[in-house]
Amino acid sequence: MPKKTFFNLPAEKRNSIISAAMYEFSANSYKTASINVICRESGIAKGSFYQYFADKLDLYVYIMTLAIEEKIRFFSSALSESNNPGLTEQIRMLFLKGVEFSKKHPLFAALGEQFSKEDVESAKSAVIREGGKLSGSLFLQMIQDAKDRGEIDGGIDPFALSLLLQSLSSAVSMYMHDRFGNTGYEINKEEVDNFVDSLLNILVHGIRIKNSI
Amino acid sequence: MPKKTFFNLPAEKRNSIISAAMYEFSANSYKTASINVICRESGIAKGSFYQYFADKLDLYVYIMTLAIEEKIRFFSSALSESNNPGLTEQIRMLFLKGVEFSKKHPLFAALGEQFSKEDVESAKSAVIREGGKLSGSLFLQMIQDAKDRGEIDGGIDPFALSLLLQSLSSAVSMYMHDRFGNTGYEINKEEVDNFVDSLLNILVHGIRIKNSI
DNA sequence: GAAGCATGTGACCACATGGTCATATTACTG
DNA sequence: CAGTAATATGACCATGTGGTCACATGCTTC
Repeated sequence: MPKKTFFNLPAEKRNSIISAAMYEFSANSYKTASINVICRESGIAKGSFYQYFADKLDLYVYIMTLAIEEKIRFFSSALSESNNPGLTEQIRMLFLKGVEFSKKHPLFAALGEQFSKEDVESAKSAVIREGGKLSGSLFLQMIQDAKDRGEIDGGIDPFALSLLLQSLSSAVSMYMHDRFGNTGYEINKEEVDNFVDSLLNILVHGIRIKNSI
Repeated sequence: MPKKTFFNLPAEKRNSIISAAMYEFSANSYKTASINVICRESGIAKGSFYQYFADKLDLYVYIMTLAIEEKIRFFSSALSESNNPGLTEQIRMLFLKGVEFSKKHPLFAALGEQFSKEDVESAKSAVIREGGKLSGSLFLQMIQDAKDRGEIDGGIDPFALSLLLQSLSSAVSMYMHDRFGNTGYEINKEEVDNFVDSLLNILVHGIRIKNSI
């Protein structure tokens, strides 16, 4: 946690530090991100930085926590908006929302991606300790609910399905990013929808030809 | 490509450089991996290093190419050993071989993982340029063949399925690594098999309850 | 104004980085 | 043996790092 001097700062200055740090951590790993750069870009002195934060890790955990909170807020508000549709629709929504999120908040998305790649164990575990629940449990809950409603085959391993969904969700975002780069999501909406439909179709019906067995 | 002086080296020295470099690049990103450390660990002088390699990138590309070649050799020999079983069995084999590979050649696997995370564009593209074909095309070929054999639903988007398989394959290895760490693969063989079966079951039959529709 | 306290500051530290280069050592050739 | 070409070497360079610290500035209270 940042020191109280940081929170006493005028909002403008505080925000300029935050956004400089977000940018730096979104473009670099924990190790290669530079405090010097963050200071330069946000226009504060090196000494001041250490008046606000205990050390590099302190800032890193703070920034990552902000990004995680934003993402959770985004998804849970999207989930609660919908009126409890079936699992399929929930999954479709999560995939599309994932794409939407990385288009709307590219900085936050980039932070998340950078974090998922993170090597430095101390940095990673410190963030997780702070961040609490992961998105994995979200999927697990959805799956369990769908099972209770009798919506999916009872023999399905919830854990395996959850892993599948998680890896798919990030794969979709990655694919979209590779394919369309930073061009608007709205422009390619149709193609995105089709692609997600294809994946969902495989997921729901399996790859085996219908009517066999 | 390393300079000819490198290939003139006695095999022992050459190998000690290679293995020191592999270790360093498997534990660090391109940027954070250290030439100094590689020199120290392999017992050569800094100046000698630059007699063998043009620069850091030269070494990086060389090492990564070695790892990729090894992986391709491993998989293609495994694929050709089998007598053309169905797609399901091919997929199962690839998943299991993926786990087996990371158990048998943890250094090579770690190199691959590190590469997939790589940030530095120049490093990444230089390796890809050298490495040629990716594993993605392997999946695509398998899918197309299976379609031609009428084994899977013609309506399935091969590209979507390929992406799904790719992301799943790496997810399986990652999950296994998280779950069992460096303990032997043989010990947990049963659990690994079960997990892969669960995933395959979802993939083949879909998540919808049987006999509905 | 004075005293006290919270903040701001940048020169500085020890250390590490990728890369160079003049020089020393070795190997080969006549 | 001499002479030449190949290779080995580590001090050195410019640049960067996270972090510290003595000091300067500003604000608040008496």
